[in-house]
Amino acid sequence: MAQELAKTYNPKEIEDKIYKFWLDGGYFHAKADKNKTPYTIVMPPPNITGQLHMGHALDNTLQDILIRFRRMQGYSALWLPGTDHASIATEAKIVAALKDDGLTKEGIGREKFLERAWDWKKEYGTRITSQLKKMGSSCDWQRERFTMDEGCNKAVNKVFVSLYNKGLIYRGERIINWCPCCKTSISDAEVEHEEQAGHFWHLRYPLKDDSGYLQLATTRPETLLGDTAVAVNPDDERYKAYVGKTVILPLVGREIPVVADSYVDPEFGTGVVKITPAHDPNDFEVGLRHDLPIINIMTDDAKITEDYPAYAGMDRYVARKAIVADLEKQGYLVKIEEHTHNVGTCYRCSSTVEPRVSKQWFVKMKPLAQPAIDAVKNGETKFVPTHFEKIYFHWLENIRDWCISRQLWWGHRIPAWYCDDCKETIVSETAPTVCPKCGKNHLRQDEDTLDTWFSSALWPFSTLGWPEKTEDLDYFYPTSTLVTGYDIIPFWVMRMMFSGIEHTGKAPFDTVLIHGLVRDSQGRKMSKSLGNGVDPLEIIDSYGADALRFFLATGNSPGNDMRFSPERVESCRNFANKLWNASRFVHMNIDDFNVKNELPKDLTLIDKWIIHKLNIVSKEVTENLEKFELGVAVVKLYDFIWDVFCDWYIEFSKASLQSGGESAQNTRQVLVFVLEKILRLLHPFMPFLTEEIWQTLPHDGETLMLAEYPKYNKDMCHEEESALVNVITEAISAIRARRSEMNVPPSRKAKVYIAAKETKPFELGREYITRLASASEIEIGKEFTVDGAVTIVTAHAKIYIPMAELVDKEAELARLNRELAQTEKMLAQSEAKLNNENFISKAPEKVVETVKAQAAKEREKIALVKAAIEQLK
RNA sequence: GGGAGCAUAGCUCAGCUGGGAGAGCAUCUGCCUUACAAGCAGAGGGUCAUAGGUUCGAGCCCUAUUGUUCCCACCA
Repeated sequence: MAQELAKTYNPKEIEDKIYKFWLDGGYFHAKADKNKTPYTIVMPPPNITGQLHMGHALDNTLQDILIRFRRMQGYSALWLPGTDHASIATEAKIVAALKDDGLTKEGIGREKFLERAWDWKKEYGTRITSQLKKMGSSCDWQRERFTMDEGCNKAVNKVFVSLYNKGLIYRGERIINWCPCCKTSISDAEVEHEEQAGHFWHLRYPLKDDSGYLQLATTRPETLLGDTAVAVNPDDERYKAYVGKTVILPLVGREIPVVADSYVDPEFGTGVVKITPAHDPNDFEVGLRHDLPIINIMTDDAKITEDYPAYAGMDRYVARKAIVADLEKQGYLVKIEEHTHNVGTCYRCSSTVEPRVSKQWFVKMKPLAQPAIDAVKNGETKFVPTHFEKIYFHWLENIRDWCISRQLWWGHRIPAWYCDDCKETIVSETAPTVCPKCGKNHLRQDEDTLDTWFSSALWPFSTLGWPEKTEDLDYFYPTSTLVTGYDIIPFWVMRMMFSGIEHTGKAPFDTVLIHGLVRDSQGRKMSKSLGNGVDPLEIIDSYGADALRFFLATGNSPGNDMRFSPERVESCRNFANKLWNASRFVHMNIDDFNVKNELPKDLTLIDKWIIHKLNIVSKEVTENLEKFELGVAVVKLYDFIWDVFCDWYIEFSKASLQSGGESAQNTRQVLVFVLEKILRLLHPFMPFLTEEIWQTLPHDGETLMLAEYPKYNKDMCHEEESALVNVITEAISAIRARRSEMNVPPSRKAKVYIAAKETKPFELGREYITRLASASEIEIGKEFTVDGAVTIVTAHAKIYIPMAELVDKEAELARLNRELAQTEKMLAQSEAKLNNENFISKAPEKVVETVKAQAAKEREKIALVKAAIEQLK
């Protein structure tokens, strides 16, 4: 690696080179190492149709930070990557591509279709993973998996058969959510509800005995074709007499019964409901209770069937208009009201979902849900932040059976076969050759595939080799942390939880770390239709991956959404540049000398101070990371590096460096020592930059990735010295502030008198104060009388700067009086506490001591200010 | 209809188990001080949504209210 660092940090020259270096070194690969503790994250597999967006960038940044941190702590840290076949989304893309070629899915047939799908996977499946590499993701690419690879398929079949044999998977005619655009069933979780303006059509259904009619209201008049009853509440006095009678269905002429069912709310509408069991989930239930016929009136693309010639082939909305017109013509329409209601839409294509009765496969959820609830209740798995547990519980406690079959070709085909001869159903991990019941070989495999989430649900263990008992599975499972957005708790987290428990006996994660969405700068969700998405790759191109990562990790707390802000990314880039330049400064001073990366025996006051601060920040950052407080950790590092190390320590160090000799050599060593630790601390957040710099510094080992994360070390504690330096920085800041207020440029040096009871810190800090507070010389003593001086009072000293021509005596007095008043106010507050017996007796001793110390400081300062006022007079 | 989150500086947000309010950006002032103008040194700016309560002590805990965002739900 080059020893020379360029003048400004240029991520483009560095990132790809460093990533290749890591890959070539095999540093991402994790082994089942008995001497280490495992730390495992399985990556939420991005869709093969997808491109990297800000959500991925955030999700993967958080995972990489955790993985790199644990790896440096000495864990055998495995981050297992992969991609998802995304059945509906991918199939839609292929169908669209076929259409461009003038072809249809049915036209080319299943086999050819799947060939094209696999070609697609080959072409685009690696696109997103190569984009993840740009982010610096330290995944174990040797273990990359795909939800439809051979191993996952084995796991899927095994699970299907196992659940079937336990009676937890069944096939049946149920009402399901049907997407007429994707032409497949979808699960409840895949339906999104949105409020739409609609109408309420009031209709008359005449009674067969000519005794009048029943008036009812509907939002979907077209479903009337499938009505098989009219229902009223059994306790509704208005309609008791009608129960058991027959009405004639308008337009159709079908005779249907009036039934009593408590589902009907007498308060709503007219208290009469038309019942269409084939096209409404509630009506379906009513139909079951009253043994009503189920009449399907629509085709799979939501057109009216041939059974109703007047409307056959019409789209559901066209049919609605025609039916309403006919109802009006024939006098059945009473009135139309405006009505807003919730409509279910497909989460993939946003078409209005059509409830439809059809034969599908289901997972029986109740028995599986309970252990998944228990695992979180008993703490086996924890959510961060915890309030997401409520969402999780709410879903599992109200769960209905999961419709898992999809009328798609791209996906895991359902491992069920039907015998054409004896109608037997065979569910088996491998294809049977003959029917085990009748022995004939007229077997057909079920045409349907499984919901994408069925294979995703097995991801934490299928990727580690399950159902084989592999060493990896034994070592890395259960995994440590799952990092994901709150939006997929119901789709994925929940399903992995019950699947893991059911099939491995253990919950798949120790902790589920939930993050929010990345929104645009105005707080809107980034979306294709709005065109407000920000491409992470463009941001990386402009500012570097480290800056983007740092931004994503800062100023955001678990579970909360964040806004994307280019200005903040820029400030993160500036931070990277700051560290880069600090490193250049260190190089400038060490390159001509033989400097070891170890602490010298003799440490100066400021050396002890920076080491003490480094030690504390190491401890705190480690604790924060262990508690998933990444945002807090990153702010602490930012402050330490920029404020403490760059703005103070480096400035302090210049004095010693320029004086030369042994002390300069010691300082060089401390600079290298501290900088190298900083690089370690920051590495999980900014991996590229830190590695690049680290390689140019004296170090042990091949890569910063595998260097040990700095730990708290009590030998590095220098509490007392640290306090002395605080007195020095306080004085420097106070002098700078006064000079700045008077617009005195730093180039104008002035003599400084420091009067203090305790002069030791100032004697020790003489050099630093001279340099950093633009002093020409410094006199230190117990008391001074300086005419025509600016007076500065700190908690520990009275400082005079003789700059007679700049002194406005009146203004100076006014300022001192303001300061006096302010300090007296603070003292009054402190004393009020100390005079409060309850405070003394109930507050912890530590707090009482702190307040006492504050009061003492305040008293001292008041005395100093008063003396200064007297002197000035 | 049920549930959850959020409300802190002009803007965007932190604030870790309650113990004297912070950052970035923006604004103002002065600096090319030999690592960095993507910088340095300063300054201004907040009744922590409102009202109660618990506590020696509340931005933080409890209750209610208002505003806002989201999730769930079968009112035809």
